[in-house]
Amino acid sequence: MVALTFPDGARRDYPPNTTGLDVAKGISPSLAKRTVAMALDGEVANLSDPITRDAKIEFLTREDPRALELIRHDAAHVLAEAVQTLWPGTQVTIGPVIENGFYYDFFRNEPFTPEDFPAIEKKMREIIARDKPFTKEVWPRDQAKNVFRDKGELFKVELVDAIPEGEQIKIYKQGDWFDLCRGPHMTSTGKVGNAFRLMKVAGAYWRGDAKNPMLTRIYGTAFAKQDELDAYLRQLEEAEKRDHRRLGREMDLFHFQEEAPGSVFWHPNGWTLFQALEGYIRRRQQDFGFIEVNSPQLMDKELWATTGHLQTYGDMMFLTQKREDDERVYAIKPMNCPGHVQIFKNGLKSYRDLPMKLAEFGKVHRFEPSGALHGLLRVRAFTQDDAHIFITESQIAEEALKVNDQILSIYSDFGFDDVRIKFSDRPEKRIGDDAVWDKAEAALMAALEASKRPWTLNKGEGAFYGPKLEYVLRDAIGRDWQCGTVQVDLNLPGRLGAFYIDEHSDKVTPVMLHRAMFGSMERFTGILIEHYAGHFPLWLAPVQAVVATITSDADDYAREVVAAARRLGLRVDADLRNEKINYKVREHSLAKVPALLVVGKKEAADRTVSIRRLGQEGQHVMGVDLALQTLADEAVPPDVRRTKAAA
RNA sequence: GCUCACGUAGCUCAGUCGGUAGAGCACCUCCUUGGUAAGGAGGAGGUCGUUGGUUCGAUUCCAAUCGUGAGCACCA
Repeated sequence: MVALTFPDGARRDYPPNTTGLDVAKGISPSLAKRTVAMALDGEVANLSDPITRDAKIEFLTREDPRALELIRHDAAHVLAEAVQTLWPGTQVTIGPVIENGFYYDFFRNEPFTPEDFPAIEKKMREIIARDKPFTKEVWPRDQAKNVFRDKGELFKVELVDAIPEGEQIKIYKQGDWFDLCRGPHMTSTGKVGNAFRLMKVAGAYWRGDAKNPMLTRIYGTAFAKQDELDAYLRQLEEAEKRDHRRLGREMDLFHFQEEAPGSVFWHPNGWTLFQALEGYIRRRQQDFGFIEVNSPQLMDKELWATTGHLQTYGDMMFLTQKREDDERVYAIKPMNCPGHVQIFKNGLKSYRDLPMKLAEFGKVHRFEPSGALHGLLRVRAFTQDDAHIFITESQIAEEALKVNDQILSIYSDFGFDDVRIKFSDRPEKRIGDDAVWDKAEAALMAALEASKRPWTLNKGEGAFYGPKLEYVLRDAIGRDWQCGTVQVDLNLPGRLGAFYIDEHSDKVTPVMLHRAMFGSMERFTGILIEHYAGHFPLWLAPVQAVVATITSDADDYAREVVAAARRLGLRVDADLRNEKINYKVREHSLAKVPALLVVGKKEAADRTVSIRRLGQEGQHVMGVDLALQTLADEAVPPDVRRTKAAA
């Protein structure tokens, strides 16, 4: 007998191999009808599975949050059947559940287009309406391979081969159609319901490898209820509204154009924002003991051969052409490190000079693959808030930990508190001995452990010269972006011949830590645009306030207010145009100007302003001096505010 | 880089079954001086991404190319 414990604590014995469905039926027919799957000791399973051991049992309805994954997974199977019914000869591959839905990868000579969606969705609804039960069978390996081979499903044969010996090869049937699948599934296709939608088609390499054939992937999403699907679609629309490329245009921050793919044309507003961020980092890192330098944009490409960059990343470097009067080929720097090593090398350094922390807002160029370019978030020309810390071997863990804390402190000023850290160890393509890598990884790991932050291992993802920590933020539409990084480098300083004199007068190669906090200024700016949806805090807003007149009688007074505001360091414009105040309010609200100071005859006479804040209805009138001082106080950057508070 | 889609005025988009294009907003001029999300009238603005090909004729069809979007691959 097996003993089953129910959610209410009751416990009953059943003969072995009783199925979940039998148990449910025994309790009540309506329960059996409602139930789509069960959970045994918390693990979701087919309701038709025989129960072989004592367990806590729960019955899941469609509405159970744990059933959502099943709905989506079942929908993927229904999608696959629909596609194979409509286009026989299409091969199926895999169809997993992902964060907001599911996809299925197909192999077919004719690719699918979104125009095929209505037909596919219609067929899916038919399959769902047919409501065939999902049934599981376990096949011997040879049978599975033969059946799929006979059907021409060569990718499935490969998948069967990939299943480790000793593991069951499970087949799920829904009527005549079947698929190799780990399961579990709901009781029948009808449980998928109608709250699903195909979203987009895309290419995807078989098994995620660019050397393999490209498959056509159909993405879809599904929910238990229609209103949940609607809410999800609305959320996507909202996310689109805060897309930094759209806001960049609407707020006149920047643009791109064909002649410079992946390079930003910063407009006055955008550049103001950029500089506010640069100023912030500059102040913070000065506090942290960094000192700013600047290194050449072009250096002889031989330098990059010495570092190993040319061999490893030559394809992604921009190189100059030889000239008649100069045979040398120069590389536009893709990184700042070799430049900083040259600065370190110039003049003899003592161990007393360490740690030496050189920082640079270095503009680097990388020939990113065309398909990777994405607004400000992935560009070919970008500015790193880069720094290199030259230290002794014994200082690695201590200094890496400091940098870790500095990075996290900086993110929290922007409200990014949920930061994930990834530890990336030695990659296949690398320079340096394994013994050196052992040391570097151990020291960085020591710092990571001391930080007491959760982290994940990114196996083999380190830089070619050393292991790294990466700091990952999640943007408004759920995409992850790597921003900050700390990298331990026991290779480049030696390759470039850097050394310091230690306490015994011996020459010793320093260790170099690479660090960036924002990573790319451009990317971080893009992330912030989406993070704030364009509603920047006052210290970042390109135009902090607009003084708008109601009639031209107030023009002189408005000019006075603007001048006073500028004396307080505020970025303020006047709007004296011959337009109605309604029009001006609308325009500056759409431009996301944080504060609108409206002045008319009354305000001019009383020396007041009528303040309207972005996102708020209505306004209030206050004395001009107080109003401007309040704004000026609010516009103080967070780090400066802390310094003032401490003083 | 790969797969698919897209590229018409500054923006959002319509249109041309092949006969060199249109709307709204924005812009300019004039009228209007109006209290918190679009006052009115008029005007200007496009070699339909680029280059080839087919054709009497191409923005429209075909090809190549550049760029953009989604995803994949990549990201020192």
